[in-house]
Amino acid sequence: MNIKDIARISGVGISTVSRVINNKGLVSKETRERVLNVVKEYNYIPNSNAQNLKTTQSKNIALMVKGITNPFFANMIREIERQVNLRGYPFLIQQVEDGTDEINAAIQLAKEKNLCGIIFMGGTYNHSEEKFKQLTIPFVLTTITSTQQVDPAIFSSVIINELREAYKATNYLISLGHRNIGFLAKSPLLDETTGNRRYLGYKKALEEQGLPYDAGLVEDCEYSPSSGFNAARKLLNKNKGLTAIFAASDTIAIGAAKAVLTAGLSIPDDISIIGFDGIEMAEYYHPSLDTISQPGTEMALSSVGVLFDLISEQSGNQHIVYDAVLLKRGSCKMITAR
Amino acid sequence: MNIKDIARISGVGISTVSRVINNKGLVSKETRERVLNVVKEYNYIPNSNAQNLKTTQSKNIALMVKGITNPFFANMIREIERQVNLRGYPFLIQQVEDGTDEINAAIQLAKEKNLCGIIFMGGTYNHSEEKFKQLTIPFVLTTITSTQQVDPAIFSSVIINELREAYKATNYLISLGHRNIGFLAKSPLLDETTGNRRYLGYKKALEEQGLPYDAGLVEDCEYSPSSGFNAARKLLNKNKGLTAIFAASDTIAIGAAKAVLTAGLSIPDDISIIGFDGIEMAEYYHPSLDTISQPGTEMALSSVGVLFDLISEQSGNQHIVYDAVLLKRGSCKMITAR
DNA sequence: TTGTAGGCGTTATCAG
DNA sequence: CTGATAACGCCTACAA
Repeated sequence: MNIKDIARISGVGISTVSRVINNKGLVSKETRERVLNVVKEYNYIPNSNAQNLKTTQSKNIALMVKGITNPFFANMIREIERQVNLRGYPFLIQQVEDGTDEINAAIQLAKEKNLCGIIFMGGTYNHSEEKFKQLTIPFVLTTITSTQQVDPAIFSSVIINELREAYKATNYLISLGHRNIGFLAKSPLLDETTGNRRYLGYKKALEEQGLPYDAGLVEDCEYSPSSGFNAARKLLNKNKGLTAIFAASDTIAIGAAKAVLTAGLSIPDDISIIGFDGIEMAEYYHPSLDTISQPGTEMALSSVGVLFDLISEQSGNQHIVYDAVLLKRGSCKMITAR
Repeated sequence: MNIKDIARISGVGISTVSRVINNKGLVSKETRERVLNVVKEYNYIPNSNAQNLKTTQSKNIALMVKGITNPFFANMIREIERQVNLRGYPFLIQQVEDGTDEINAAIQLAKEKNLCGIIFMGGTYNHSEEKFKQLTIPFVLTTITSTQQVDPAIFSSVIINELREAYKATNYLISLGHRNIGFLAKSPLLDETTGNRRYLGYKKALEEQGLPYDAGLVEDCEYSPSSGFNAARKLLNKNKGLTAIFAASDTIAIGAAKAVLTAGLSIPDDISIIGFDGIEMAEYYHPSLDTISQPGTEMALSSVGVLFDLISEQSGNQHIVYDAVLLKRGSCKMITAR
């Protein structure tokens, strides 16, 4: 079943069918009706490969996600897909393996599927300006931004200020009287990763408040409960007088909380815990975990918005910075004399 | 940059370039080398639209997921993608909106992208045999199976026996002495959904053990902590002498646990809770939640295996049924006289 | 308002 | 071994 068949069966020319399908050009009402009937009857679906090949300018939008299992991304992905579909654009999700270069993957994909836009979610910051320039179609970095070395004029982003929000979290703990605050995130913390930005916020807060930075209070871990659990247990075993933990994600925070509770300690009486992201699970943990909650849905929405502004050339590259919210649910407590 | 350019620059014919790229047919070593260099230098990537258009038989594999935010699916998705990529096939994930017909979407996608195989994850059971027959390429239903009315010879599946496993969970609670066991899942429970299969298992266990079925103990809820929380709270407020809850998913179980704990009750001393799926979060909840753990990774692996067997025509349709495991972590307890 | 024909970038079938 | 050349299914001037 191709356009030729439909044309033959409907007793019209190929271009007429094309016009009907694409709602382009003038076609008499009767002809349109007739063609549409045949299309429906034979269940005809245009071959998008041929369409894309011809038009060179497909309407494909891709989402490149690094860490598709991240629960914080789950709702965002759903929202992004909804928004893209709403605009009538085909949408495809591409998972980027940890360790592979998402920009390279995107360049490849863009050529292969001739995409008209890309949204990046997750991943690292360290891409060179020339790499970005190879990506000749509009794209938006969501959740991530780039190093300062890259000209902000050549890319768009929708982010939160990771450093400031982590600073906020740490400061909150300090304001509650905590002095020995553990930090859990994924190493290497030297790199331009989200984890590192949060780490820098943590350090900045300590410094500003005149608290000593103790590398022994910083533990490496993956963004998962199991890893958070192990890292927190290590931290507890160090006997460093730990009274609070700042986890770089809620998934880590949950694992850390489990470690604390398993050790027979109480949250927040013995140890205060605060996470980051604002996933649903953190709220339904017992006790509910404090967190820095990112406006995921808004960020998703706005990412698609920025991308389509770019595609329709209604505006140039934009950088939108959202505020995250410190949610106090009771897992952090003012420190008291023991 | 297209194949013609590469041919011109390398000083060879178009077909030679094609042969080099696809590693097909004979090409002298020097020519191959020369072409390969040009390809690398100009960063040439074949247009897959043209390839697919020509070959009619692409190597695209699609995963159609209903409920991409389901944390139980997260690891499975990752594993499936890994396995498909390992075999050198392009892979695309398509989210299916709740409420839309995944088979229709698949038929469309298969034509558009001329796929060579599809894996379905999540969704309902009630598709007609003729619908399946419209899907002329190999496909595997993972996590889901179809109604008995559909000839098993026309589709493949990788599943667990939902009914039996739910029966196992309920029976476990009964064996601990529980009589008033609440059940939480998504309605309508009349439909051929996963939730319904688990519901039937719950009912069957009650019946076999001679316990009365009480519709008041069954509460409708979505597969999320918040919904589980609300449903469990309703259940508790009914004062039906509830001593145990069987939640149709771990996400629900977590919400239900929160409701129990928030009410000032203890798990498992006052209320026993068991979930379903075996997600990481359930283990790191406090207390760790008992669950029926599905072998997600194995199922993912085996789904891809079955699909490729089908594609390479090494075997016909298969139906693989895995066993789930009842994990006892302490959230269920023998009932004691009060 | 409608049909014809050329070409999008590939692959595959042939002769050379 | 290599190079024309005809499709693949569709869109789009351009002609009718």
